[in-house]
Formats: sequence, C-alpha cells, structure tokens
Amino acid sequence: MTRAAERSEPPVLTAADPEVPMARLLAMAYRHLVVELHERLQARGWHDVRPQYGYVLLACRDQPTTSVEVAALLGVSKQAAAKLAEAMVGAGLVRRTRSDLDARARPLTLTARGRRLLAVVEEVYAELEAGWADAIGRSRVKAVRSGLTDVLVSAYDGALPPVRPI
Amino acid sequence: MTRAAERSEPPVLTAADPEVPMARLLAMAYRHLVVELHERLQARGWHDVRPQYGYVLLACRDQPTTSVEVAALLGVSKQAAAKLAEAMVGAGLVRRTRSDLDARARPLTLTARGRRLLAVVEEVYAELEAGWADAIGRSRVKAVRSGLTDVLVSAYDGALPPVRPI
DNA sequence: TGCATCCGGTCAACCACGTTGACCACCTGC
DNA sequence: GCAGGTGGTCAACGTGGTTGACCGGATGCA
Repeated sequence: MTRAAERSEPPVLTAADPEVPMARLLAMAYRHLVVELHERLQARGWHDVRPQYGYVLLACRDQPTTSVEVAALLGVSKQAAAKLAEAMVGAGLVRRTRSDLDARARPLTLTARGRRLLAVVEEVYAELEAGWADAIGRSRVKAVRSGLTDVLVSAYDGALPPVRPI
Repeated sequence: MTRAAERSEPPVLTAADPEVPMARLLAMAYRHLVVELHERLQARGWHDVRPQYGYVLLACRDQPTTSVEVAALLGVSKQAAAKLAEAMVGAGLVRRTRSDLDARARPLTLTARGRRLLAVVEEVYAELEAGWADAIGRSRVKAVRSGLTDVLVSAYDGALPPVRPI
C-alpha cells in the first residue's frame, strides 16, 4: 500500500460524477480505445502500427490522398505529414502515385497490405464498439456518438476538425 | 477550391454517422475542448499554460501530490512527471513541500497563483460545458458523460485510468 | 536490531516527433 | 505571360518524452 493510499482513498469513478471534467473523460476513453486497438493489432501480428496510421488508411480508402490533405486531417504541418507518409510507404501500407490532374502531387493509395491492415482495424474496431455496447447498451453508445457528433457539427458547422489530440 | 475538393465533396459530419469511428469523435471533441480552454485562458491573460497543468492543479487541490502520483495520473514516467512539476514550480503554480510521513517525498501543493488559475480554469470549463448544453441540451450532455463514465468504470473496475492521450 | 529490498527523487544521455524556414516545380487566374 | 498560390522536399532545431544508473529514506522480516 502506498503513502498516497494511506493519505486518502484512491479516486473512484462514479456514474455521471460532475466532478470529473468532460475533457478528462474524453481523454481517458480515447486513450482506452487506442491502446486496446493497438494491443489487439499486435496480438494479430501487426507490429509497428502507429496510432495515426488508421486515419490515413481510412482517408486513402475512398480516394488517393496527398500529404497536404493528411496534414489537414491530422492537424499537423505538411512536413510532419510527409514524414508520416514516408513511414507508411516504408511499412508497405501505401504507395505514392502520380496525379493526372496535378504533376506536383504524389497522392497516396493503399497497397494490398494496407487494405489488409485496414480490414483488420475495422474488424477490431467493431469488436471494441461491441464491447462498449455490452457494457452500457447499444442505445447509450448511440447517445454518446450522436451527442459528440452534434456538438462538433455545431462547433465546426459540419466540417470535420483535425483529429490529432494535443 | 482545392484539388481535393474537385476530386470529391468535402467530408461532412452527419448526426450519428456510424462511418466516423468513435475514437475519432473522442479525439476531435477532446481537442476541441482543450484548444478552446487554452484560447480562453490566453484571452484572460494566462499565457504559457500547458494542457496538462489542469490535471495536476486538480490533483493538488484536494491533497499534496507527489511526482510519482502525477506520473500515474498522466500515464508517463516519473522523470517526465518531475519535469512537468519543475515547469509548474517555475511558473509559480505549485510549491514543493516536505511530507511528515516520508522524508524522501516532495509533495506539490498549490500556491495562491495556482489556486487562482484553477479557479479560472473551472470557470472557463463551466462556460464550455454550458456551450455544449446550448448546442445539444443538458440531458444529452449528461448522456455523453454517463455513457463514457460507465464504459470506463466497466473497463477499469472503477479506478481512473491515465489521462494523457496517445 | 540489522539487513535486504522497495520506492521517491534526481541526473544524464538520448530519441521520437513535431516545428520553422527556405526553396523548387508546377498550377491558376488575371 | 506573369504573379501569386500551392504541393513537396531538405535541413536545422526544439519540445517533451524515454531509458538507465544512482542516492538516500522507508519498510518488512529474521
């Protein structure tokens, strides 16, 4: 037993305690999801997957995506986005292509390996959200989702803000 | 108009769209709150306030808190926590004291300036949560809070997990 | 009581990941 | 056709974290 525990009871989370700031709940829940996701990816043999890969894979799924677009998505400088892209190219997840609309651009597209990882991520993701539904019920998960969505819609007028936490 | 916009419609967030991963919603909402909080602190003359200060101030409010406890709270090494504590001491927000229970420990307590900052943070925080209530209604904010809380309670058995995002 | 062990704190070296600034090549609109 | 804007790259650097080694006080047990 630690001194801290001797001095006071360990902090306990009780339902809807207004003392816990919303930001802390969001941070804890986010970290929980991301850590769990990457542990399960590792368990399935996907090592060296960085937290932000998922967002990039998702963006590349629908259309080729440039470094500048990745930068806007994550909320980082274009140089940082280029380094991330470089790492993902090195990991064989995406490939730099050429755009027929703009000779400067080197849009990223998924490789077969990238598509496989994306599929695994989506599978694990579905597991995690199913876990949430087991814990609090499908309707309350939906309430969390819709509440957060509408707050963001109202704050950013429908556009998606950058995704990278502080 | 950018090339990206020419290639496809800009992404738009629609209520409870299951395509947007929960982790992304959490990340965006967290970032939104933290950025907004620090902009408002800056507007009130509090510069150089780092995002994690708030959690440390909150921990120190109730009882003196050691670096090791800060490390556990944030989910970082004790050395990193010590550097953070050092910065907060330098900013005049906390003071290193001595424990009468353990001569090794240098627990942190709030200074008058730290208490003032904490009060401002709580005030701004209340504003932000009021903004959420304006956007989606008090009951839906409560639903988000209680949903996240219960997910975390179920995942960590009531103990608060580390707060620092990835 | 004495000793092995544990634990809070600190120092130092290092590194991951981001930043800013300068620059080139290409696109766009007047 | 040219000015300004934009995608991409190179290089230098800074912040904030890490690991590893260590000291000295606390703790538990023979």
